[in-house]
Amino acid sequence: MPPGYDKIVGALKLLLKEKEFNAITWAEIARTAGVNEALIYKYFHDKRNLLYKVLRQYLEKYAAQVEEDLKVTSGALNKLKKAIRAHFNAYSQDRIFAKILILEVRNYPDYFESETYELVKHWANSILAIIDEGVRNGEIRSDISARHLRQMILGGIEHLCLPEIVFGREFSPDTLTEELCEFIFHGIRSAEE
Amino acid sequence: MPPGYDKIVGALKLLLKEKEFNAITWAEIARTAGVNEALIYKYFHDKRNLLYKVLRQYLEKYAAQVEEDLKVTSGALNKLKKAIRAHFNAYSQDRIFAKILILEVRNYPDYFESETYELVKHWANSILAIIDEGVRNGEIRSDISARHLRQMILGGIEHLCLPEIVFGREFSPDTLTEELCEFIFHGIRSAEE
DNA sequence: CAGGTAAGTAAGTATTACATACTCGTCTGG
DNA sequence: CCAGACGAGTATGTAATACTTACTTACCTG
Repeated sequence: MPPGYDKIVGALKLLLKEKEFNAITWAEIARTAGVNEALIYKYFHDKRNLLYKVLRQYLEKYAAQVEEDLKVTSGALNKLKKAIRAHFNAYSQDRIFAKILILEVRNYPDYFESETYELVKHWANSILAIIDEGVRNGEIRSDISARHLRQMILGGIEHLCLPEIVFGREFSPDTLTEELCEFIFHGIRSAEE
Repeated sequence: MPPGYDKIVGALKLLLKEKEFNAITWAEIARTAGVNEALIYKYFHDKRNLLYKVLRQYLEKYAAQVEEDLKVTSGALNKLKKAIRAHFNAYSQDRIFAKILILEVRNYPDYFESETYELVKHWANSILAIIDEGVRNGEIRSDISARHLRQMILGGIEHLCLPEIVFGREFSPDTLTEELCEFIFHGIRSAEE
């Protein structure tokens, strides 16, 4: 990738720390990157596409490392926990990543036709695979659709850190992981005898 | 409210059926409403504020009715289920409402300073109150932060219907309610003896 | 019926996203 | 060793857009 490309990507990342995507202009990106606006057009054609490319970089950074991690873990519930912790870790380390994924891309239909979304889908599918494995080996109940279980888990992850992401507060990935797993594994009822 | 006000609100609702908020222009809104652009400015000052006002209408429509509903229900878990069903019902009936709340408002920081967000907070607090009640009377476990429990529940609701909202597919509020409650109440593990 | 007030509009303007056509340097094959 | 292809990057334009001002018109009220 030519230097200009990376400068532009870097500029957007930088600007996203301060303001939301829609409030960032071509002019600002170009100025921050130290290049001409037309170069953005050349490499990305439009602002959204640039955003998807930035998200993609983050996804690639984390996806591989997590997949490795999961291979050496046995048991569906253990894997699930590991995957959840990886999520929280990523979101807490790279706030920009979290902001883009949770707040900025979903409102635009063409995101769901982007390559980047394919990566997200792939990642979501690997969680589905873990659940399926758990259902097969009896760890996980089979009377709720695996897809729906996955959605509820992903929703739980997101909403647990959403306030901290929105308001820029710190959070502890480990604490959230423990609580979420307790919730997911046992539900909210108090222990009955 | 003067007729122009309602025409503008109606126009935005109509346009949101076809496209995302950012792709809707002042000119389109004005044309659809049959008024001058300057009238939008007069009543709403900017597009986002108009969006918040539209969301507010929806929130008011549902919030009152749900609160009534909850008063005649006893038991925290029962109330929780009712609240969850109300959510799914609202989202499935008014897709525009769901789209705005889940996809369109969160990415703009000033939303969190709007009156509309206060309504959302109020609604979220009433779920928190249900959980607190459940903790007090022993229905709900006390070893996980009530706030976090609420977040996980809200996240579950959202993510269960998110794909259908994004891709414009139908869904059954009752089925989703049953599944989500099963999940929330008992967790994902298979029943152990 | 004077005068305040609310609804609504005509007519801007600065900014913005996007687009075209160019320059400049480097590398490559004959 | 040089013609010319090619890739990086830019100067310059343009239509559209969000927002603003100053105005008109109709009504209501004392």
